[in-house]
Amino acid sequence: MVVLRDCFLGVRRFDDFEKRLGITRHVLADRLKKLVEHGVLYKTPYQQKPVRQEYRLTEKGLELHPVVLALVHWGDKHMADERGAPIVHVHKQCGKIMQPLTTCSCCGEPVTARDIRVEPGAQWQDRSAELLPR
Amino acid sequence: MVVLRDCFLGVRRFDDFEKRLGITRHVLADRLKKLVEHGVLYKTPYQQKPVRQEYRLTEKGLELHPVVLALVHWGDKHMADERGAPIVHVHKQCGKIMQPLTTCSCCGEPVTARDIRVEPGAQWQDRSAELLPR
DNA sequence: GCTCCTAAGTTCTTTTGTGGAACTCGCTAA
DNA sequence: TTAGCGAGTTCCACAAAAGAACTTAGGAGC
Repeated sequence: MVVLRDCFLGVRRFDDFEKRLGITRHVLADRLKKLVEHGVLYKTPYQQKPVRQEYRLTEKGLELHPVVLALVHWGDKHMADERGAPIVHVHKQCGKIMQPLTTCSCCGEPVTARDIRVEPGAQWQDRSAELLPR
Repeated sequence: MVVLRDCFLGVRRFDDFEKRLGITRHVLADRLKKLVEHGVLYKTPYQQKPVRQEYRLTEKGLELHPVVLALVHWGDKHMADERGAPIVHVHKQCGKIMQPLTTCSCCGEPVTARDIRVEPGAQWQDRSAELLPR
């Protein structure tokens, strides 16, 4: 998650990740490799002689933005000190500082945990006991 | 994250978490303790003689719902097999199967990674070099 | 020609975390 | 009297992470 957070801030290079994250080079190399293997990041050279790679979000990776945004927002609300949120998100279209709001894709209304009921997926009915409690 | 996911499905008891998650009792006890310490879950007895506890989401924990919902939705889209999503979310108010949509709190428009610009928070200007790359 | 520097790793050793199984404790039911 | 349940705790062997040094392929300064 912290690697992804920094990707969304525009960090692309191995040493930049290492300086920003409190993580060893070994673990960073491992995580980057796994993210590439799963198609969340891709590796592309930004210079030859010597070859230097950078890591960028794929389309699949970009679609994790709602997850990271929601988690950052939660952290800003519940973990921040008196200085408040260390960074803010500006919505380019409307120009204002925004908070992410989760809404229903059908009716557009805001959605909280209490507004949702969970049901087994269409192809999974026979296995709902394993999927849902009680 | 998997403990939280199951909390939002209504799982509350130690042994139920253990059966559903591929995680040892030791690690589960540790994670539940940490989540309680951080105020995401709270422990409450559901019977006396002998005392049995259950774990429930606090208000702070419930506010992680957008994070879990967004991550589940991403997984359904990118990791599901031909059977599709194992569970679906029904919006109680409109009665339809919904996908979470992240929108701008100011203008209400849907937001993607490309619509956002990041800036340092008001009280943090002097430290923006550490917070933002380049 | 020598030394230092950079980026992107890899290798090494020590410490910490995890998996798996068994054990505990307070109680209930057969 | 024995068995079972829920919610852990303890023990050991193995896996992963921290921290530091080393590697490789070049470039800059002297």
